[in-house]
Amino acid sequence: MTRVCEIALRGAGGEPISFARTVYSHGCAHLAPASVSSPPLRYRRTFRIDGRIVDVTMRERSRKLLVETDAPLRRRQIGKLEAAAARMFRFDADLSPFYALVETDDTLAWAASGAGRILASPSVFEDVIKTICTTNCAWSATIRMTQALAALGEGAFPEPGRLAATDERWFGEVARMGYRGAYVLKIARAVANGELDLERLRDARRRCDAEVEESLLALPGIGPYGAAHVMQLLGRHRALVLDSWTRPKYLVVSGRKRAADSTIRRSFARYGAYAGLAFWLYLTRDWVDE
DNA sequence: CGTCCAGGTCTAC
DNA sequence: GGTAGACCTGGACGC
Repeated sequence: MTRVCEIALRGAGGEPISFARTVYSHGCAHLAPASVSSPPLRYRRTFRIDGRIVDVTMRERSRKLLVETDAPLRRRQIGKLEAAAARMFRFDADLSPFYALVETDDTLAWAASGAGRILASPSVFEDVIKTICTTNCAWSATIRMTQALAALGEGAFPEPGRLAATDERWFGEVARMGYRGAYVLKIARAVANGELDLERLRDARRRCDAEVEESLLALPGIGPYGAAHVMQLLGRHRALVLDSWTRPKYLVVSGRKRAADSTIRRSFARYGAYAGLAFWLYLTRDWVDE
């Protein structure tokens, strides 16, 4: 593997980013076209860059993210890879306010040393589609669907245009998406023909959470759970992702017998704009604890 | 074999 | 605005 670039593992506020404590969430890192190995921790993923399939490995060395591939890349293409890595680790986000908040916290002080990066997909489009693939089905089905999508993209996640140009029968007969197929196809077509710009949800300092949530809820197949999940990946960490995995997991971690959603929300309300992130870290601590 | 349900959402009241 | 029922699929169950 040839090193193509290295990026300091620091957030926008200069805060450290712990590669080992970068967690994935429902829809992204551990699913095709990506894989995580540990140890040593390595994150592998297949990209399509200028039409070419490129296998990439990401790992940490001396507080830097090494992005490596054997594929010969032009400078501009390396730039695209860097941009993808930046989106995945959200280097543009400043988590230092969150760290200041949990520094003295009983349950989350451990996170202040660089945890809290939730690995996103290179595109919001991919995050949205994958999130739909997590709804109302077993985890094995989610993996099957996303693997089918990656196969369609020859290893990389298919671009909107590719999905839009795919016969609707493929979604049912090959990807076995059931009723989700129509949602995915509809979103892909809207993005491909330009009437929907999901990537714009990323920048938008001017956009408030409520606006982004509204845009996400307007998408077919995205409801309260899906919107909350995608918003985490957009760095909007207030909303808690409440679903049939997080609810029972919360009971296990907290030792409670039962807890209504409102109760869970209340107990994380003290984290304010980071309540959803605090909740996710609380639930996934056993993923990163060495 | 039928029923239930899994990391929910939509539609119709 | 809140709440049933339906919804693709395919494992995990009970009978």
